[in-house]
Amino acid sequence: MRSGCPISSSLDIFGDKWSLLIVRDLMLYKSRTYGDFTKSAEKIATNILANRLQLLEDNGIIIKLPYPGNKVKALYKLSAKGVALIPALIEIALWGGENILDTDDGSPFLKEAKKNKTKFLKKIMDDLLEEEGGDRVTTS
Amino acid sequence: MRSGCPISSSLDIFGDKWSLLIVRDLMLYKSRTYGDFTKSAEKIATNILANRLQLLEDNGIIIKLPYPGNKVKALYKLSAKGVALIPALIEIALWGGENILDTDDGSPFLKEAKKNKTKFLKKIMDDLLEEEGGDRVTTS
DNA sequence: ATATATTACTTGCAAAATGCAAGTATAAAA
DNA sequence: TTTTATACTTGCATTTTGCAAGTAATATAT
Repeated sequence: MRSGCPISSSLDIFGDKWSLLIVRDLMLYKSRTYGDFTKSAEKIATNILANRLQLLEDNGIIIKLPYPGNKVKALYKLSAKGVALIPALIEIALWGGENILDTDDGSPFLKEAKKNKTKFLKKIMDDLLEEEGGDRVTTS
Repeated sequence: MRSGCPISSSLDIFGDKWSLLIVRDLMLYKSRTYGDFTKSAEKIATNILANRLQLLEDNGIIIKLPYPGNKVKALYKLSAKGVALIPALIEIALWGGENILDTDDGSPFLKEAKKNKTKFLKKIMDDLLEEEGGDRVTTS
């Protein structure tokens, strides 16, 4: 930890180019397997992915759950703490959409977020929080 | 650019542990010199600072202005694009304040942000946008 | 006028993080 | 029983970071 500043402390956890993309995928799809993450457009390397999943889990932002009926797969989901990151993520998305050229702006997702931010956030956050719980996978 | 996703594109610009701390300082103090940044609690190395100031200027997030009456000093300020980052920064701060232990939560700043977010944002953003303009410093 | 101090960087180098390709272990499917 | 799928791990080259010291231009003090 570099200082007691909440911004600095937050960046200590997710201040890199990949962590928030994992959170983004979990926001958009609710649950993902390891392989799902590797298929995202940004093509994360598998060693980085494994490292970030571990760090996010260590920091209580994501939860690793057993995949029903399959012992080799696992499901990753956002914890409540991870869901609480969504307002920040949406603000980042809105900024990028409006301030970076060559960005996929005007998506139905961002349009909805812009139209009624409070309602939009409540809906997507509530939706993600519903499905929480279940057995944790032991990574001993 | 890794993809057209606005979150990914945003992280391509400020997805590291230092860039947003520079933006934070400019949000809190309106204008800073190079030396001011080095005095912040997180103790940024001068080579990283120079690199990040350049990148932020290249991306139109900060502006370098002449220091009145002193040719060796320079003033850095947020551009409109930089000010537009403040909502994201505040959400990150709020998340950190509520979700990271050992963080300087309960600061008057964050309390104010929590109480009436819209009003709070408008005030601080308007305030920063007022003082914009002036001659740019040429870095040839 | 001269010497010292500020300021904004730059440079060199060791250490750490990243990215790519390939490998491994376990379980599932054929 | 062989092949495939899944979730990682490993090795290694490249890039980024971090620390310490150095430099050039201006400003201040004497």
